[in-house]
Amino acid sequence: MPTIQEVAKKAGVSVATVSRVLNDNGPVSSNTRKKVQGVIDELNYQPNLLGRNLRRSETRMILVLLQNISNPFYSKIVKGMEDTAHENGYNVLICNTNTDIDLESIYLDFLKNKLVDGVIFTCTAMVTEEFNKLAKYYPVVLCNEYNKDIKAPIVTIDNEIAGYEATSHLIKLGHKKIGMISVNNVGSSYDRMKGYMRAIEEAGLEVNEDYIVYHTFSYKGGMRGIKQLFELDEPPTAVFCISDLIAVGAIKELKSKGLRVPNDVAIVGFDNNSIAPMYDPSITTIAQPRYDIGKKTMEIMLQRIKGNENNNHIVKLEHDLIIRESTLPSVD
Amino acid sequence: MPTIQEVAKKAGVSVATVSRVLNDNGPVSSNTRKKVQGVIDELNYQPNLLGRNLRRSETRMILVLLQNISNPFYSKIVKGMEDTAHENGYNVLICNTNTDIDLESIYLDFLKNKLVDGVIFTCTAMVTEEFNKLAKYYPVVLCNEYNKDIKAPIVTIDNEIAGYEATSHLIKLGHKKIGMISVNNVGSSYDRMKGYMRAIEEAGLEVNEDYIVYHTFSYKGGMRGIKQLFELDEPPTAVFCISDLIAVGAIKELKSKGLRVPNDVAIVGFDNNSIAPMYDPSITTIAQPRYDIGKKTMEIMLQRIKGNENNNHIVKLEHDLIIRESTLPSVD
DNA sequence: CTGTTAGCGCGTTCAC
DNA sequence: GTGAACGCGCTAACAG
Repeated sequence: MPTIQEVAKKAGVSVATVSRVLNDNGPVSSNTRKKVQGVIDELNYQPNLLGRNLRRSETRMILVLLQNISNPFYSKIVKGMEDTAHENGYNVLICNTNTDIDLESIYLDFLKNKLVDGVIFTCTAMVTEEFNKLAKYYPVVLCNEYNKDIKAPIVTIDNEIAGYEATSHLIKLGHKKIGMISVNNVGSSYDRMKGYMRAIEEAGLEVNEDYIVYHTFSYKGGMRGIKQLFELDEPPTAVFCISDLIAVGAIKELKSKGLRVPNDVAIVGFDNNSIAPMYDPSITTIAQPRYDIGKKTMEIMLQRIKGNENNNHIVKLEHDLIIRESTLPSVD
Repeated sequence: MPTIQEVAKKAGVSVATVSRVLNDNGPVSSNTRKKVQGVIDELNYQPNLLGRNLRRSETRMILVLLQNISNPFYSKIVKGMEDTAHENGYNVLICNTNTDIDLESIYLDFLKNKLVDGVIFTCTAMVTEEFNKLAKYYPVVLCNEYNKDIKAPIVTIDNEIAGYEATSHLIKLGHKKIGMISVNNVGSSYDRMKGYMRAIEEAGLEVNEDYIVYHTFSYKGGMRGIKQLFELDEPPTAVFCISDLIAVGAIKELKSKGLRVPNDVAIVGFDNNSIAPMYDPSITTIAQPRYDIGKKTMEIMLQRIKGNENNNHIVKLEHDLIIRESTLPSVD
């Protein structure tokens, strides 16, 4: 791999001139430009980005922290981020944190140590206080997850309204005993639950605490949730699940109990994951504008890097209720 | 963010000494070490990795190229890679290529321009010739995908035997008309098909070319595959699908035709994706040792970086046939 | 045990 | 329009 020095020597010019040709800034006569470009092509020269980045003290790289790439929910979000980044001459790197605080802090060192220009969190194991300190000094944006004490730009949907709409849909179908399978300690879930409660109260029904159960964000969480709900004397006739993955576990468990979805129990999921339309029955769910969430998040990040973005700032994008087989009783 | 200079000045020593404390190499008296460490902690100093990497001309970063993070198949593979990398003081970056040749070449510039020490491909849009040239000069390893002309280390399973076993399983269950939904131009699919054919021939049956259809690596591909197979006068009674996602599409389409799986048509998938046990019916499939594939791939990469690894070298790991509901007729 | 110095590869002022 | 020289922040070779 040749260096800029060798190009310069071979072209019979100084490194400064090569640099000018490379970056197309500063004046170069068309003759020498042609000559230099010729050598660049001939040697197949590519500038060493380590040197360039050190000199410019920017990398034009944005790191996206994912709990785990296996969650297909994030693929379109990342696509939105990537497209926006590329349009602006930035690149996106993805790292798995596996909810491991040590791993997370290694990746944050990339930010502190100038290997990337900014970090987008889709989750974090850090305590809020520490997170806020980080956000104070470095470009950091939160995507889709949050809690109310966080001081950093946040892009999300209005989870309270989404929870309200999901529950209202079940109420309109005539359900009066509506369960909810949620997870603990997540800001978005908390808001969805508040929407769930508001819908029930506004419909003149009563919130039954036993109907709200907390499990993990997974297929198994859904199975356990149903098990718990169906140990009650009066099990619900409809269940709002905090994610499609939970909904899938719930449906699978109901089927194994010999119950039919939606005829015996209606199920609503959340996220409109790729499984939702594929499952049998296909799953009624809340679709988040994932691409736009990613796009908006990256836009804010790039603004933040430029310095024209304050740090306390929440953007809520529109969601959609998508009605599918899991809540619409067939005629049989 | 302080520099090493400022730390040195504040501690009253030279930058060399700070560097020695930082990297814990070279002799430093315990007194000055303590003093320097004190200043480092006080200033919360972290070394600028751009400077360090430029100096060392290594980054201890490995780039993993994924077609798309949405494919959950790769999550465990990546986990295997990450664990192995971390054990050796390396970090893993993930990038989506979206099968976009231009994007891919941008990421390859990271390699050529010293931003990462090696690249692992799980897919590539490059032509083989160009790929081989790249592999000749830079540390490159191929994971799970290949064609026979490629000259780079490859880690995979024995797809021919896997295809053979999947098909033999169906034959043992009494099926004689066995279809296959495959995809074009992928080395692994080609080998699976060869195994499929060998199983059929060894059982004394005849390969029917109409039973092999080619579609995309997706849910929709599975639906279209079934549609095509069931336009035949004598549709198959069992179908071997090249991936679980295709199998899911196939099952969904069969159900919408009023056919039962497995009682009317048996289905085998491939990969043991997370959907496979969750789907209804759960899907018989070939499980690849994903974690070990990732681990082995990274081990070879690290050897390759050290220079003790030749470039023409294929590792095949063990797979497993997992039998589930989609091939086992229930008694009804 | 410690400091001085050179240079990794590049971009950029400032002369000319 | 072009080149010489400096420095981004760090590590390593050498001298003391």
